[in-house]
Amino acid sequence: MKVNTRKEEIVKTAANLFKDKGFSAVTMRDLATAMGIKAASLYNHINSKQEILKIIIISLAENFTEGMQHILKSDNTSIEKLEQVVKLHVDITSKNTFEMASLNNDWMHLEEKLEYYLTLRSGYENDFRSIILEGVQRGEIRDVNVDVVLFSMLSTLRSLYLWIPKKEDLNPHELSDNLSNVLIHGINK
Amino acid sequence: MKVNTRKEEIVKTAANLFKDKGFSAVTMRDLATAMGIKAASLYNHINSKQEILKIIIISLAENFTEGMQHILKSDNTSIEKLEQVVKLHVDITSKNTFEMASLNNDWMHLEEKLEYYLTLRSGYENDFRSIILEGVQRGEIRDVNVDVVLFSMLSTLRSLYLWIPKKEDLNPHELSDNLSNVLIHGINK
DNA sequence: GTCTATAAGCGGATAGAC
DNA sequence: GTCTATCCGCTTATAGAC
Repeated sequence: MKVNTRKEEIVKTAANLFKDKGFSAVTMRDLATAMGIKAASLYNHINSKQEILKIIIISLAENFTEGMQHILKSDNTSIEKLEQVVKLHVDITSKNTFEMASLNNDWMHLEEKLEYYLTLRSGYENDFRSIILEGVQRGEIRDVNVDVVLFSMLSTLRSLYLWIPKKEDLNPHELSDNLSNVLIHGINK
Repeated sequence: MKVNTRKEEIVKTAANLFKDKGFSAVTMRDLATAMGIKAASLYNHINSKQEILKIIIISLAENFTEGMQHILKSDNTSIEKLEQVVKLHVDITSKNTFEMASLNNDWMHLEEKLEYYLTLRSGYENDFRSIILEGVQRGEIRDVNVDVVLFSMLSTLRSLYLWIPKKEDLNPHELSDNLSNVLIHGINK
């Protein structure tokens, strides 16, 4: 997210705090202190703490959904599509490490938009699964348990936000290649 | 964890609630209601909310450390050791799905025992890393980026708590085999 | 082992001045 | 856009009766 307006600055600062302690453990006073203002002043820019969470999570989730639709449209091989999915996660996560923590850990605290989020999420998982399944059916992917593959890849990709900040020397392109390599080709000689 | 005493019953119930909403969002009133008693009555069995978190996380973390020490002692191949690590995670997670959520998501809310936990955690990661490194040096494992392999395996294994409850048909032994297969041999034909 | 009553402080949020 | 002052419900935890 670009930080142009004061509101965006507040959301970005909040995401940074949420990443360390989680949504529930961060108070509006914590956020205000981090911004260098008083808690009451925050409400000149945002309506509620809940609104901040909504902005962080929903825009990111829609980002992933759009990216997936684009990948599904192509007529690449299944392996190539999986490589594109890895790239999608690396790209979005590199640009939104703070926000990814909330997407992963605080989505259950969404109120108004929870159902919408869950729809996007399960749609994304189904699309991911269909790529793997297609790969097995076409004979591009070994006949392994599809759910295990989906779970393993998704777990790794969803944890990227924890790892990318610690490996700033690795650029997104390199990281994406390394990850695809390990996730798709395995480690065994 | 076996639930024999009233205290253990409270800790187990708390872990179940923490799994869904996180430590910070669960109140002592929530916990009391789930136990069918009043909040004040909880304090006849436990000293504080913090103590509950400490019990859940520290015993589990020590469990993992012990298991890892046992694996390191053997003179198996590196691939076999990695298979044992997968089995360790599947076994502990199968028996402690609620508690694993807190271990993964709420360790930062530990107070007194935070430093101790972090020592166990980084020790475990170092041991895990050394197995992979040894495998590469012995020529048992492809010459891939060691950190990427560690990250990928750990991310998957640490997310098991989210997945095992949804796949009750899969027994731990089968799951462990499937996971080792995918993580070590990859998916590419 | 559980209850009622209550302390003491923190939580999100609003009103209205500057 | 930020402030001070304030509301008031909820938080963890304790005291003491049953």
